[in-house]
Amino acid sequence: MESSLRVPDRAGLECPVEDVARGLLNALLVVGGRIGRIVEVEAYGGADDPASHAHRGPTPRNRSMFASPGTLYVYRSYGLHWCANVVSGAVGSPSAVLVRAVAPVAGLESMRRDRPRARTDRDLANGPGKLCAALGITGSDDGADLLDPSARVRLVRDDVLAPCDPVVSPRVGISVEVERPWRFRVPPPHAGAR
DNA sequence: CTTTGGATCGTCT
DNA sequence: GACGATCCAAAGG
Repeated sequence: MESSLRVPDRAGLECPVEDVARGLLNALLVVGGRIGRIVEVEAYGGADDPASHAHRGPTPRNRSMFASPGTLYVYRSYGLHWCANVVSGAVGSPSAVLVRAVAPVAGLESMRRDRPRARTDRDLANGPGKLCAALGITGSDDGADLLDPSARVRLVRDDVLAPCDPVVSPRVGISVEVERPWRFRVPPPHAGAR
């Protein structure tokens, strides 16, 4: 019986961002009573990745990406949506994992209240901007330490492991490096039996 | 189910 | 001044 929630290892977040991204699948994002299980992510590198916000060095917006691994990087997208990233890489070689979708686990009532347009529970948090709205993550959470047990936004692990065989595809919504297969998704239920 | 186009404003050049 | 690491509604199959 495994009941204690494990915090991801900070040193583990210094692995190559592609591996960090795979490892974050099925981890939990906890914001107060709201909990979502991470089911889709994208990896973004540093100076070597033209699609990354860190590509051109630090700016006021992306400064959190240059902080310690385990930091939360929240930015505004298209002027109105918030998007959340888990910062990875050692200090000095920034990278981050964009959380693209979570499956609602707890706090569904609050999520529905903050996502009135979602028609189904599945629509609650199946997008980078949607999950921030559903969980209540905003720009004021930027720079928080996700591994701090007392933080408002936490990243924790339960006994559901990351899948061995995630669905891999190119990242979406970008205009450069469009071929790099750095999008990872938990396989749909039926694809597991094989 | 899929496709298409408009909204909207902070950020960086 | 241009461009988004997006979302949603509407319309068609």
